[in-house]
Amino acid sequence: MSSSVGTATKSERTRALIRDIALRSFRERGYDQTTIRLIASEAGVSVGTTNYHFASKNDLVQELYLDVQQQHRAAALPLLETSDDLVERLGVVFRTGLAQLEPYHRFAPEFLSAAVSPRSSINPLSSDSSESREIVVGLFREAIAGAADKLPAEFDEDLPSALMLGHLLLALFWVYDTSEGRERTSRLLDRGLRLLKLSLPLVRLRVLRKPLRELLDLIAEVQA
Amino acid sequence: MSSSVGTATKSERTRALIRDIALRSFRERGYDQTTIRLIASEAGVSVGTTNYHFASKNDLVQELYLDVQQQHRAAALPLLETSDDLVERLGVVFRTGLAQLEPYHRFAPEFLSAAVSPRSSINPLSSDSSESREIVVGLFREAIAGAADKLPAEFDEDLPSALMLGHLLLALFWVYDTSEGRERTSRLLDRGLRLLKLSLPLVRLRVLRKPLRELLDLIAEVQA
DNA sequence: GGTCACTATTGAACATGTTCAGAAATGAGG
DNA sequence: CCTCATTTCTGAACATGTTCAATAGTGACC
Repeated sequence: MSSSVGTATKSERTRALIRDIALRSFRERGYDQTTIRLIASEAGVSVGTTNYHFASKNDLVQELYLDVQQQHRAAALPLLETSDDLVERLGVVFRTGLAQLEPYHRFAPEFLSAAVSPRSSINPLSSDSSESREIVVGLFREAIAGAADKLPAEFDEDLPSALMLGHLLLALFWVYDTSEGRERTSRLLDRGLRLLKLSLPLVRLRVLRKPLRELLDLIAEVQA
Repeated sequence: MSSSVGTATKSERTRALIRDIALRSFRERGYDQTTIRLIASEAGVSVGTTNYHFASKNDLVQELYLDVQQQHRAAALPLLETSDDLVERLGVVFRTGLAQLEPYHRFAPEFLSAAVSPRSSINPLSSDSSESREIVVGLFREAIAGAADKLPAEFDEDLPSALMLGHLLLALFWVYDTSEGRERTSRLLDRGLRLLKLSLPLVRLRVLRKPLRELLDLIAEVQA
């Protein structure tokens, strides 16, 4: 998190300071309560300075996204070593992803509202979010690639993105989940994975290829 | 739309005036551009007056919801007379629902952002939205009740709400749909309905009852 | 060390939804 | 037609993210 203090120019140090203070504040106070004026005040600079280094508040959220997804990757990779079962590997990516979000659950409605618009720069499907998004897509890609059971090659291209979309939908459910320890989200994920495991052999049936292909095509086009 | 002018006290007329101007503005300018000051100005009153009659901007959105869902009902009911096939009847409710939203597609991201938070008063799942929400749930209930094929009675209670949630998810897809005439949303709906029609006979199989029941239970608890 | 283009910083200004103390209007009871 | 409590209305105030003209600082080149 703390961005290599010491070296770097004055400007880079100011930028890093603002970034670190903003990220800490997002964690502690959420999106709404993290105001530009508060960040500026804690960093000992003026409002204009924060907006000079980060053109908007949402640019700071992108820094947060990157941080969260890098930790997602760091948490998932070692666990992916432990199994070569496709469904289990997907479960690892989903579960470690949710685990990263958990500290933010209190503030999830605020972030959701700011991010859900297709026009928002912090929409996970926006071009501005591509760097952090690709980390997650990459994880799903690796989960598939390292699995013992191979899927038809025609699915390889779109499937990771579709799974990332599934992860976003799961996160949407998670935002609305008021159960203790997000127990209902866990149950939904477990049941979904069990269903997937049961129906996976069917993918190889010729009759199912076409409807699946069509469904995947529809999903693949979803973007902000 | 226009709220019985003429009769009614001065206060009621002011309230109706503000309401009508707000609803027209939502349609023409969307959520963001419809500012309280603009409404007040067009109504020839002060900012404080609009907030006296409608405690918040979102209270005016509730008026819009009600208007839209009443038209949804008016559009769906006659078409429900034309078929007693369950899946076709559900299709009527879905399609007439989307048709009501269509004029707002330009502004859908704004409305989505304002409504998606579980803490928002205009969240369709909030208690504040219950009146308009129940119109939609009622439509699904009637679609089921008037169908020739009867479902197991145990589903009757939760299914209409679950279908309403499905409609919300479809609307989410619709918000992100950039295709000409929302052609992709139509296709998704058609394919979903076809799939439903094919799998409906399976509902009567004992083995599927429990997983279905569990799924429905998870879904039924989703609320804002 | 002086010059000067570029980089970095400042804080006032703007529009937004909402609040609220106070002013004005209303209308029921005499 | 008064009285006066209640209802209705007003507009200034607040906090928010963002913009921008003006100022200050920095550092490369002579």
